[in-house]
Amino acid sequence: MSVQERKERERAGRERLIVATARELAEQQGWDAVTTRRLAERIEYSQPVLYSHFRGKREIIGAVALEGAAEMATALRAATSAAAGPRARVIALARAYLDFAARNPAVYDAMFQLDGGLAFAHEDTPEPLKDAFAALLESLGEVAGDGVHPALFTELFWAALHGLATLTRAGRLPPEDTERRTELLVDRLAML
Amino acid sequence: MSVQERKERERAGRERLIVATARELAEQQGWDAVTTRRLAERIEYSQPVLYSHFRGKREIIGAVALEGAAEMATALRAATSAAAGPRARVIALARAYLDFAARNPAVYDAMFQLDGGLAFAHEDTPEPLKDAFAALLESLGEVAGDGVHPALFTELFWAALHGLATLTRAGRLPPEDTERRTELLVDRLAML
DNA sequence: CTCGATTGTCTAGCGGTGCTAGGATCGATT
DNA sequence: AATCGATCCTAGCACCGCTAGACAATCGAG
Repeated sequence: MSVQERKERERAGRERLIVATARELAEQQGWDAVTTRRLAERIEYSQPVLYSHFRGKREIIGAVALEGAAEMATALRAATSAAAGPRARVIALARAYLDFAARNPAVYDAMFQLDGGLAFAHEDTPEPLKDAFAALLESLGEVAGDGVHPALFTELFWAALHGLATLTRAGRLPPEDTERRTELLVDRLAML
Repeated sequence: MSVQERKERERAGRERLIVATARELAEQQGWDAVTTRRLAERIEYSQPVLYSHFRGKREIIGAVALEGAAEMATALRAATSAAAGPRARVIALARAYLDFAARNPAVYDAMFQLDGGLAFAHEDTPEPLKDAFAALLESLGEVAGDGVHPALFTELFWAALHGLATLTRAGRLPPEDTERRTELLVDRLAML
């Protein structure tokens, strides 16, 4: 019995190693550099081992995305809980979101740009993703305004943040105005 | 002299054919299906011919993106010019933007999701892209509000539209609420 | 303690990708 | 009409994601 448990532990550990290595490699050299060969070499196993843990590269990306979603949810809640008042809370939320995207570009790509084979807006949406949206909803629901569905407002606010994050990182928006855009976004969208 | 001109015409025609075929193939089967081999086969030339027109696949994507940007600018101006009053104009602009993204997903991807090797927010930004932004600015500048830089406001509005477009198309946002989100966006962001 | 079965891992390879070197062919010019 | 340069294609490179089948290590039964 204990032998089997040890093996399962080792297996789980190796799976974490795969995901962590993929994430690290992606942050260092971009997702294009994350090939199954390079990944296998880094974890010091052969390629087929990857396929005994994941169906393919997509699922590895998906695993990184889920890890990232959980981290983002934590970061958002930490930022909002340290803020006093609705406006400060929403500002902190927006900053934390954009900051996460800027600091973890590869993870953010895994979550929203790449195909990680993850479902959304359905019942089979993975828990961490639903929770990250819930973290947004918690702070944004209170500033949606009268007669506006909190979820709809959160979707819009999220979309704006997502647009800012991706366009900024792609070099489409000058980074030095990020703070001003953030404040404008909050002051216009949120009903304080 | 005329011989050389004819050859140049033929060459230009073939280049248009390449771009149009790439776009068509991408809209039909997605950009993953646009391989240099398939593209070459469709235009009934061999692969190396592509490389006598473009440095590589990236540049082909970039060419589709530029074509799309020009079309989008036209579509945005057409939509706004047919609207009376600031709010109607901004609503029409937002609808036209989201409509373009939804109707031309592959082109939109070429413009903003894929790496087409295009520069942005620099002096060497290609003209069609600057013009598309200008088309946004024309209608949004008048509703930026006092003391708010029109360009900054346009960037924010654009980011929100971009976020709505990409998240909706990726299945992250339910499409049936698009209209409600659009109206909420306009009524909150724009100072009417 | 040995031996067969099961599990785990690796080597090798398939069909595909973007891209290019080098030879053949065609056509305009002298 | 001969030449010579532009044009295009065949063939191939290194790499990709993924998998079949051989091999070794480990386990359980006798």
